Amino acid sequence: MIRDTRQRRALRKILEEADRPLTPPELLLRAQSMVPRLGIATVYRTLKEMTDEGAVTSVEIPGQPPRYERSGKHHHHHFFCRACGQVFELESCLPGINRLAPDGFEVQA
Amino acid sequence: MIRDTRQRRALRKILEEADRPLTPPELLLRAQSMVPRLGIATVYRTLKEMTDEGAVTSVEIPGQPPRYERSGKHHHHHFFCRACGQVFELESCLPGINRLAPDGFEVQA
DNA sequence: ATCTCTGCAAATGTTTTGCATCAGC
DNA sequence: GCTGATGCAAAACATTTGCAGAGAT
Repeated sequence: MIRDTRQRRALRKILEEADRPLTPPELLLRAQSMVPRLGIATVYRTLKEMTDEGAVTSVEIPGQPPRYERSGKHHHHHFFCRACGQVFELESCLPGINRLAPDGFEVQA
Repeated sequence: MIRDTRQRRALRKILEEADRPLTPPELLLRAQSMVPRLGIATVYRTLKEMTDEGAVTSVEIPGQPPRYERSGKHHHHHFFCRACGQVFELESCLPGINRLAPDGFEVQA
C-alpha cells in the first residue's frame, strides 16, 4: 500500500511545476526547502517508483546524467545547452531543426 | 608524440573486428587474451583518446552504459535487445521500422 | 636517455542497499 | 499497532586520477 508522505508530496509538486527536466541532485536541492532532512536516497527511490508506475519519464542525453520530468505533458522535444549544461524544453518540432534553438544559441550536429 | 603499444594494438584490433559496439568491460575482457595484465584504466584512457581523435564513436542507449565502435563504418542503426542486454547493428533503415528486428524479436516503442 | 604509457591503487561521483527509527493508515 | 517510508551510513558500481616503474622511440 502506497503512502502519501511529505517527501513524496514535495517531489511531486516540484516535478509538477518544473519547466525543464531535473537531475536527482537538483530535485533534492529544491525539495529540501520543503523537507529539510530529505536524503538523496529517498529522491532516487521515489523517482524509480514514479518511473515504474509511469508518472515520471526519464530524459536521457548522451554523456549527461538522467533527468526526470512528469509524464503526459504536451508533445515536446529537449534541448541541451553545452554552455550552461542544462536541458530545456522546446515547443517547435522537427522541420527547420537548424533554427530550433532559442536566439543566441547555435545548433550543433 | 603518440606511441604504438601492445595494449593499443589489441584494443584497435578488437574494435576493428567487432560486429557490434562494446562496453569498456567487454573490451577489457577480450583484450586481456592478448595482453593479460591490461587494466581497465587503460581501456578508458584509450577509448577517450580514440574518441577524441575521431577513430571511435560512442553509442549511447538510454539506461545503458556507453558502448564503443570504430568510426567510419557503413551507415547503420543499432538495436538493443532487452532480453540479453546487448546491442546489435542493423543493416536496414527507417522505413518499416516495425519489421527491423531480427526474427524472434519484437520491436518495443 | 628521454618521455610517454601502463598498471595499480586510491579517489571521485553516482546510484543502491541495509537497517533502525519514524510516521501514515 | 502494523507496515511501509525515511534518513543515514555503508556498499556497490562506473569512471578518473596520481604516481612510480616499464617500455617505445
